[in-house]
Amino acid sequence: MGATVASAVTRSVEDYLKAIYRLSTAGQPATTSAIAALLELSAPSVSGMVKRLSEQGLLEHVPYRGVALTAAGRRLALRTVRRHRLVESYLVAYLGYSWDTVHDEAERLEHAISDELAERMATALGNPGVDPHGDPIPTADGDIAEVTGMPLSDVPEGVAVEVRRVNEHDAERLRYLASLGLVPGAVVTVTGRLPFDGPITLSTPAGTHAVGPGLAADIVCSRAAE
Amino acid sequence: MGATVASAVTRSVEDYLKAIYRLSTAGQPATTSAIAALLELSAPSVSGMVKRLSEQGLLEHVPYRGVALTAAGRRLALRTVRRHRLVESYLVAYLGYSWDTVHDEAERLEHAISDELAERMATALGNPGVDPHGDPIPTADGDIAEVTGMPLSDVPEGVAVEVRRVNEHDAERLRYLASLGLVPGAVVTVTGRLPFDGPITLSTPAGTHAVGPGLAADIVCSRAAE
DNA sequence: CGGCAACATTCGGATGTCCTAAATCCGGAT
DNA sequence: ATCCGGATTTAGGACATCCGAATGTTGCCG
Ligand SMILES: [Mn+2]
Ligand SMILES: [Mn+2]
Ligand SMILES: [Mn+2]
Ligand SMILES: [Mn+2]
Repeated sequence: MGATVASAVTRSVEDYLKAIYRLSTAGQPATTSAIAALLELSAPSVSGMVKRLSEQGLLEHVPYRGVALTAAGRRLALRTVRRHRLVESYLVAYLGYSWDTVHDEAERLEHAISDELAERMATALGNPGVDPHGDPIPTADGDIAEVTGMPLSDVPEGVAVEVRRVNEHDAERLRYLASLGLVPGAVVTVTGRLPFDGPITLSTPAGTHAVGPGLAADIVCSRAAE
Repeated sequence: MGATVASAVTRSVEDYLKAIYRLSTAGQPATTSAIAALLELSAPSVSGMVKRLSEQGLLEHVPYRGVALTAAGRRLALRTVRRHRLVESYLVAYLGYSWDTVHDEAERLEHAISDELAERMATALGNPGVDPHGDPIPTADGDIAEVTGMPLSDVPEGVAVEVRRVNEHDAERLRYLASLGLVPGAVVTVTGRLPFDGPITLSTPAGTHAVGPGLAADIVCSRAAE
């Protein structure tokens, strides 16, 4: 069975599991260096933690190759992701935070709140399906909805699409995107695209704008309703 | 000046400073064993931490005698106390917690919230002066109101007094007190007192009850308004 | 096929926090 | 004045987490 004795799920452990979950979900290999980059730690630190988490049955580690979450690891990761996204949603809905400032606060609170508080926040919010960035919120049981759609950078010209999700944590970029009207729920239409990774021009609720392909790649869209 | 390089104010450090503040304010000597009892740690652990905090200029330590907070230590302690009490107040006001369940949650959240979030909660609450237990909330500047009054165990018979503050953390006791109507703001009158530390009988908004002197000592009262 | 650069791991060490066992101190009772 | 028990500190060690330097591994590319 699970072997090993309990062993506290610390803030560090939760952040590692969450990072590995994020990489896996993004289709990227969860290598030592990718985890280290995400958590801003040295590679040896990650190597050591990976070994410990594997021994605890939270990770499957193939040396020199990378790691994958076990069922137990995935469960813990999703629990932390749920808390993170609930906290972000709550702070935006009830305490005047904006989508570019909630991340850091949630990064700490996700480790400090009880199940009780997480569920009370969820209830107060009406059990939302997504957070302010359009990221799906796992259920308390660990189910999580797929987000379907294509990056804005791939949207064909002339088609009205709705912004579903913005894969961006940087506050400045988020503020910039908001100023362009590129927020979840906005309906936008690509009006032009210049070659060689040139800017994409589009019309949004906030007017006509151009964005670089880097930013556009982080914006997930799907065909607009109706 | 402050010597030493920054050095993180961790959760442990905040809890030590808060415990020492609590003892000092209660007029009790902040000895190694008193701190250890409050934090449920061994005496050697406390000895070691006391040494470190003294070196950092947060405590004044007289070996074999006890410790006192320096100005810097007191400032940090009050900051944590403010957060603790704001969190308790917020959870009760907005998230359906009751006064017997907020303490543990606040004990963790007090270390995780930013100044920003603390002030947003304070604003949402209308900058309250006291928390759900009647404990005064320090200002962001570190000022804290005195709570004046006498323990219910000392209140003379026949005088209407108002409950100001309940110095109790135990959930069961708090629930019991609430069931007797002994909550901050309640107006009560002692109707009898039996000798040899016997029970105190009193009338409260919830009827006529008797409480032991131990519990009664934790309830701070002052003459009722009007 | 062999060499090399990139990536991963191991090694040795620092720091923070906690513990038990052993020494030491201190104040009150004899 | 001396002794003793309780409180405190010191000694020695565990554990989690991090680091830089040294060492291994892998796969590509010439
Ligand atoms: Mn985090
Ligand atoms: Mn988010
Ligand atoms: Mn605490
Ligand atoms: Mn309180």
